[in-house]
Amino acid sequence: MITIKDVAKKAGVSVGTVSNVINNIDIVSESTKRKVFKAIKELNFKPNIIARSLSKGKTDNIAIIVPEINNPFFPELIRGITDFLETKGYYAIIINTDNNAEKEEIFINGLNSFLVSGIIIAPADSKGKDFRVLSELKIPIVIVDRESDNLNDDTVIVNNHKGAYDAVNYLINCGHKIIIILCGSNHTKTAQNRYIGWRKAMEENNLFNDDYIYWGDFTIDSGYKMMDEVLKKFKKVDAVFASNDIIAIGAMQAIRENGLRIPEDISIIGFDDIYFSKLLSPPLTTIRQPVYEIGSMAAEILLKKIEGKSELKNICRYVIDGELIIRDSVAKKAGS
Amino acid sequence: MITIKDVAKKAGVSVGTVSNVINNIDIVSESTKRKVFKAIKELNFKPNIIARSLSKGKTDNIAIIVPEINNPFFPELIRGITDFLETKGYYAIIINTDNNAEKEEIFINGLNSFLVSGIIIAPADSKGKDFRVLSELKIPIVIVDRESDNLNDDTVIVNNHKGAYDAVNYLINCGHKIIIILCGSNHTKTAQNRYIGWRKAMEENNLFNDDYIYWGDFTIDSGYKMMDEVLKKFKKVDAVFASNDIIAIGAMQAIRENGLRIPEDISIIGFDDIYFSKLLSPPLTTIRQPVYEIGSMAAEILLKKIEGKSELKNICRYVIDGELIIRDSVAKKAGS
DNA sequence: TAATAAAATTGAATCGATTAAATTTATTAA
DNA sequence: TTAATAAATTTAATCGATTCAATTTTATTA
Repeated sequence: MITIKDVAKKAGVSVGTVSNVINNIDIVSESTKRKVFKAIKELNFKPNIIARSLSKGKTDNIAIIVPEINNPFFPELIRGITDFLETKGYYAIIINTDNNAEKEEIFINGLNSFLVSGIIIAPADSKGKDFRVLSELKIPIVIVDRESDNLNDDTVIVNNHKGAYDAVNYLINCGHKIIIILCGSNHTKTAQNRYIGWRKAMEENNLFNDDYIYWGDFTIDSGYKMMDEVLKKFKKVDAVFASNDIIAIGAMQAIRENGLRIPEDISIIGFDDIYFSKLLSPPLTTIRQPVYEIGSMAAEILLKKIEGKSELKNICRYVIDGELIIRDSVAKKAGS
Repeated sequence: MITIKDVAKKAGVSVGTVSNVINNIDIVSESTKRKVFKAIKELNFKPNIIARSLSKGKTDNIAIIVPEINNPFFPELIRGITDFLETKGYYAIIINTDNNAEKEEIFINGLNSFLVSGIIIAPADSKGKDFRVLSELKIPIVIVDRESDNLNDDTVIVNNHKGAYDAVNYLINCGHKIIIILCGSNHTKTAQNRYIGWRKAMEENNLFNDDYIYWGDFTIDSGYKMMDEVLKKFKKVDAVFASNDIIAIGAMQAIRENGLRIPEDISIIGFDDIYFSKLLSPPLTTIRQPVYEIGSMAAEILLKKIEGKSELKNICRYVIDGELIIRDSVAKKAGS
């Protein structure tokens, strides 16, 4: 192993000087710099990141905690985050909690600032979870995609309320009246806010009905089951607002298996615009989240906090608007 | 920050003893152990992983290098790897190269054993790439999913040859004769071996024809384009063997857009069995890779190598059989 | 009870870089 | 030429845990 000592010896200078050179501390004369660079190259020296971390008291790792790596939404979020991080010399440690609050807790408890100097977290689905450990860590944190009552920190999130409101209004404008909502987990603010958006649009158009509300969670399975119940209960349903695309996919399966056609018999709209939504048959109309951008934004904010460059001292919520993507899963009724 | 010194002082013992306690070195008397544990608990001490890594000369990080995190195959592979790693106290640093050999190279060059003590890599698509840096690192490496001529190390991989052979034989048994192959990138062994499997089955049945071969890469787009060309060139095609599910998805789109039905007009079979394949319409018949298991197997092998427990000194290839999953995208012709 | 062996504990060196005070060398002004 | 100042360089302490030789304590045996 080539160390800074070897370089110093070869270049005929002290370790302090080598350190100054590799850290771009501009106090070293040009001629010494040249000697040092030459030695570094000849020895193929690479500084030991661990040793550096120890003496600097910080690491170049940040943790990304996601609830479900199988929902393509999250790999794309990760891509947005890591693409940004890597340009700045940071590495991402990725933890997939599989929506298991316990697993999340174990990881967070084991976590300390020695391992990572920042965290980007999309909390697992869990009501009233205690995130005190996280705040006690005194590590910069950015929350993405899912808010939590018990975690109060900088947040980058899509405008769930408005997105849902827009989606439902689109359904209404297409002439639909009986509009079911298949919610995600009631333990997530995400699902709650999408519900509120649905409710607002329904109430404004005098279409609101308690019976239209189904709570489940953000899985294909849950979407399938909820839709199955809907079809058992209702003789006639105009349209379905699925709280995310994954739920929509499950619901579409249930609809098809019940011998109904999309959108001729039932229209459906989703939320997220994951990559596969455009490939479904019919391609899914949905609210697109700029998820890659949300990821890189979260990373940028986190690095600013880590490097102490954050302009604002108070906590910020960055709320990004989604966009209605019209495809073929919603029918336009005559006269609409 | 609470250090081992603080614990030693509080417990009234030396740092060496505290170190022995937290490292389970069974030389400490029960009574001292109790004192130390008490102090650890009271101070909420957590060992500094960085300092430990420095003095032990190894880290608890391993790198996972994947070519495309957007193909759901890889998140599932990552899940298999990390679930295993986490039980052993290792963390995964995930690098997505987006099939960009240059990006992969930059990362690998920046890599050193201080950062990670092992690597699991599914190389980016690149012909004749030079992996010498990797072997010079002297870090344990396990290759998954994609082999490379220039990387020779323990490998966990599905039996691509047999899988393709089985898939094509299934098509043949269903009565298909004109069977196109949509290959992935010619720069990957994966695509090459699947091609060889196709070819063997075709030749054995006297169905082989050079014109049936299309080379592209492992993307939806490529699948779409190749299929489009096929449909322009051939009046009649019985079936398509797509080199992976992603290609199949693109091809299915092209087929549909050309006004043809699956499987009535054209049958199609994929490879991988990614999560979404069963959700397509029609659900895709494909060769299932036990990807989660491949991931945990790779992780297990890697940890054995890292911890020096590897029984065998020579390089091993673990070849796992895929499984034909019959769904609805292949038609059975009369008399077959 | 002394001698010896075994067990438990200590403490200083170490890992490889950073950092800041101390020292040396170069530059400028008088 | 010398003193004062600025620039460049060195040196040693430091980060927090591990490790092992040295020492102390405890247990065993004669």
